[in-house]
Order: sequence, then C-alpha cells, then structure tokens
Amino acid sequence: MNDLKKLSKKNKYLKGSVELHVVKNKIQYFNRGEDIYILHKKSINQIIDSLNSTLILGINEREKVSAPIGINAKSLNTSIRKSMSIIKDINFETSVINGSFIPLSQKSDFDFSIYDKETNYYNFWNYCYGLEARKKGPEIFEKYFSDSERKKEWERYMSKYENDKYTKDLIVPSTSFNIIGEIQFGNWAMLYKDMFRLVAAMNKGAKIDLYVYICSTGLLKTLLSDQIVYLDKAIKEFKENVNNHNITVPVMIIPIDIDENSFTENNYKNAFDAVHTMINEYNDDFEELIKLQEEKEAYENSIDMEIIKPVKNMNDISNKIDILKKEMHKKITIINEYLYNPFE
DNA sequence: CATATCATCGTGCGCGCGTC
DNA sequence: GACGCGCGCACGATGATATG
Repeated sequence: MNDLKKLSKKNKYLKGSVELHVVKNKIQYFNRGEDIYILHKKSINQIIDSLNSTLILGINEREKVSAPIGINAKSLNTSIRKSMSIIKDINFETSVINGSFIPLSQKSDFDFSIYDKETNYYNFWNYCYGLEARKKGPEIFEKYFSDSERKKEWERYMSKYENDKYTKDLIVPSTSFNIIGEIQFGNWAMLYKDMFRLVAAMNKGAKIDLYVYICSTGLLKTLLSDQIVYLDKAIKEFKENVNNHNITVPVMIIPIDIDENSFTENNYKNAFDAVHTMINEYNDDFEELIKLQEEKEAYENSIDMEIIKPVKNMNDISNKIDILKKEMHKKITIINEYLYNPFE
C-alpha cells in the first residue's frame, strides 16, 4: 500500500566527481614493453588519453578512523570502462577461443582488447576451415558466431574466401598489433587470476603484442579498500612471474591516481552528515506516516474510538497523510541527488 | 606503533528452478 | 514467458594478526 519505505543508512554512496589521471613517470614495463610502447605510441596513447578524465564515483564512509572517507571500487570500475569506451575498436570482456579473440557478453578472460580483426578472423578461419582444420570446425564457428552482428562482420572480412572451396590456410600477416588488458580494482588474489589467464591465453596461441594492466597508486590507492590491487603489488608479482619466464609477452602496467584538488575529504564528511540527517528526518516522517495510516484505518473500521479521539475527522487525517507524503517525496528527491546511482 | 598480510564476513548478481 | 525465490559464487570491505 506504500510506495515509501524506510531508508537505511548503510551501503549509501555519495556522488563524487574526481579528476583521474595516468601517473606517467610510474608506468612499468616488462619484456620489451617499453619498445612496444615506442613503436605503437599512437595506439597505446589512446588508452592513456581515455584514462585522463573526470569520473563520477561512489564515495563511501569507512570505519577506519585514519581514512574515514573512501572510494567504492565497483563505481571506479564502471566509470573507467565508460571512459575507455571512446577508444576506437576497443572491445570489453574478451575471451581467447582457439587462439583468436572473441568478445563475449558474459564475464570472460580479459576486461578489454584492441586487436586486428582481419588477422584475428584469419586465425579463426584457419582453425575451423583451414588445412589443419578441426573436424568440428563448422560447429565451433557456429557456436561463436551465432551473434548476427559478429557474423556480418566476419562475412565482411571473409567475403573473398568460400569455406567449401578454399582449401589452403590463410596467410596471417605478422604486422597486426593486438592489445589485451585488465582493469583491476579487485582483491589482490585477482592479480594471480589475471596472470593465470594471461598465461593460459599465451598457451592457447593468442597473438598478444602487449598486455596492459591498469591499477591504482597514490591517493587513489589509499582511498580504495585495503586489499585492492595497487601498483607496487602488481609490479612485485609481475616481476616474479616475468623473471621465472611464466610470462613472456610484453607487459605495461599503467598506474592511475586522482587529482588531490578534486577530492576534498571534509566536503564529503559534511555531505554524509547532511544526508544522514535527511535520512533520519525522512525515517521520522515514515514513523509518523505509519501512525497516521493506522489511525485512518482504525477510523475507517471504527474499531477503537479511543485512538481517533485527537483527530477531528477523516478528512483531517487524509490531508495530513497527503501533506506528509509530499514532504517525504521531496526529501527523497534531495537525498537521491546526493547519492551515487550505479545505473545512471 | 605503523604497515603489510591474513582470515573472514557481507553483499549483490546471475542462474536454475518452479509457479502462475 | 514473466516473475520470484533460493542458492552459490565472485567480489569487495574490514577486523585480526603478523612483521619489523
């Protein structure tokens, strides 16, 4: 009967705007990563440029006295993906299937990828239809190309070749340049998972020219929850796995931080106080509303005349309820303006 | 005592299953 | 076939413990 509910003070994030930037002098390379960067500056700078942006994030309250205000990792993740989506030809959620990159809508091997479609499809074609094609090649093809958009794209690249008639392997040009990457603001154990996936992709024969790993440093690191992957930790773990030759592809770790001036802890503290006060007031209203509705009901049913004594008549109660509801809707609107909404 | 790491808890999301 | 319910998993968040 009520569209209005009591509000919880838990799990509320303030809407916060922060300036994000890549900390260029802390970028870390492994396995000739720097050479790759110099060779493909234009392509890789697209990533860096997209990360230098203004983000709307969820700001949360922490129990920690030393750091009472923090940034919600999930909001950072979502927001960064949004920023990066302006990159030409970027794909999110990409899996490695038989050595080719296939973006899938569900959770997959890598957060994002920028790869050469033609050579990628040549590889896949060879796998399914080429000289040493798998017996079930056509089936495998159907499995991953049921998506009509991707099928159309495939046909565009493959129109020169007919599966049934062309019996050679397609020569895959070696000039292609493929990047796969991870945006990591998860628990540090995710770092191992990421490296494991990378090794798996290497073993599956994926052509990975650069692996880009995006994580936090500086102020951003301290504002995120304690166990979240950060630059120094990522360097340490990658170093170990590069030195022992587990990881042999070029790696570039891109650290990001936020501009100190765009983050004022006290402003958020005050905003939280304000929101809490408003939520309290709203919840008081809610109690009041319940009481009035009970009175109204009692009046309607005329069960207990004692309860309705202080109220003159039915109209009085109804009016009070209407006014209160309007007030409550107003308060909710104001509260929502302060709060972070992940669906916006 | 400050910082790093460990252990554990809490939450939201996707998925399967059943019901209407 | 839309919905809702429960379950398990992955992801964060945080207090506890180790380290130096």
